[in-house]
Amino acid sequence: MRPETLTQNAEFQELYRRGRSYVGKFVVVYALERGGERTRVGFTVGKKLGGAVARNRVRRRLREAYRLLYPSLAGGYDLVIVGRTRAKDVRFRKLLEEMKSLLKQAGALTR
RNA sequence: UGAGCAGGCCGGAUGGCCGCGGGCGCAGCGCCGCAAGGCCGCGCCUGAGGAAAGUCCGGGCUCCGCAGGGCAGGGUGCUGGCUAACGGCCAGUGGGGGCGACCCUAAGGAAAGUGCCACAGAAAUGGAGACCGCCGCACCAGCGGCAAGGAUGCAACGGUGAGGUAAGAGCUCACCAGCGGCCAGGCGACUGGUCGGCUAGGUAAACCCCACCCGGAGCAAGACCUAGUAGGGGAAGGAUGAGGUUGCCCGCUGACUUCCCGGGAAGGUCGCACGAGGCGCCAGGCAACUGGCGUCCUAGAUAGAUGGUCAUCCUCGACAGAACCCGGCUUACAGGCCUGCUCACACG
RNA sequence: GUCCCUAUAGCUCAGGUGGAUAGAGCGGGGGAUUCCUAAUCCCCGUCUGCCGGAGGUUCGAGUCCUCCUAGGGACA
Repeated sequence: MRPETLTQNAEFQELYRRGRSYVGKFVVVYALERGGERTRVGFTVGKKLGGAVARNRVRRRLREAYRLLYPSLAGGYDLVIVGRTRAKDVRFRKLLEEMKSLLKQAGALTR
């Protein structure tokens, strides 16, 4: 199923201001616990990474990694996942592992 | 064989599994809902480009008072044609480059007017002017004639040759360049011929003149729903009038203040994909293109769909992602294919 | 989506109507003063052959025209 997404710029701003951040080599994860069952996520890939093709590719891989991790996620979090420049040419498995460990640090991973 | 020119085309392929957007279908099952239906799920189909890019032009579409008049402003600029339109394309003309195939070309007007042409130079457009010089008289100053040669400069008052002369000069003649008239050909740009007066600098991507074109904003346009009220309405004041209408004037509109009534988020649906459409054949045309017939349907998201993984093959994969649509231009691009043509060498 | 602006010395900026040598301030370097430093004063642009890049117009381009590149900004 398609993940529930953050849409409004204000929601992103709130996460940057009040959420906790976990920085890795390829991604940065912002997390804020809201309670409840629903988990919402937003993906950010800045223009620094390149043109539309490069940014689309990074965002798709972030979304795929999130999709694979989604079943073991605890509910009630708002997340923002930001792609960093090095995520452009990293192998997917490394990206996946890093995101997994960052989400575990954030406490959003149940298993 | 090697160099090269022009035009056209492709832009990793195939398959398995797990996912994503859109469309259609689903007896039954699960969840939500009074219901219509929705969600999940399942099946089938479909899913980025030649430039989707830059936003440099043009048009469709939508709204703005159907957009009026004048001035200003902007654009285009050899000719003819094509087109919905264009700054695009096609065919030609002139000029330039290349041995050639072929390529490039913002190319109207300088006798409508104005400006500018630094330095140098006697002189930079006035029918002006003479530094060295040449010639005559004087024979030391000087006076008069001349503009061929030298010198300066991007550019110097047509060029070459002959006659002529004191020396010279379109002063005279021939050819050439340029200008104007006439004749012929061509729709035309222009080309060819002939005659004439002997000559008129460059710059218009300087102002300008001429011809033609241009209302503004843009799909976040705009319409509808949720929503029978609001987005404003009513009354009074204000007219010595804010602002808007691309800039200015006219014209049009009427801001603002007080009182009364009323209200604010966000979302959904449409626009939104059948169109100046693609392909094939025939006809007209040198061509761009047009007409007829047949055939095909080919992304439509809304934080924004193409990813992950495995396998095989090859030349080991460039530039790069739709956001209303279309016609162009420009720019980026690994590698490869096809067609026609040119030159050189060799052989026949 | 529609538009606009900027790019000149190490930095921040000037450079009417196109004329040889492109400037200013700060910084930097050298010197003087001082026991030393700061401040102050003097000198220096072989600390820039060049105006973001490429073409073009012109005799001549930082300036005019066209196309690119990078950076910044405005509106909805």
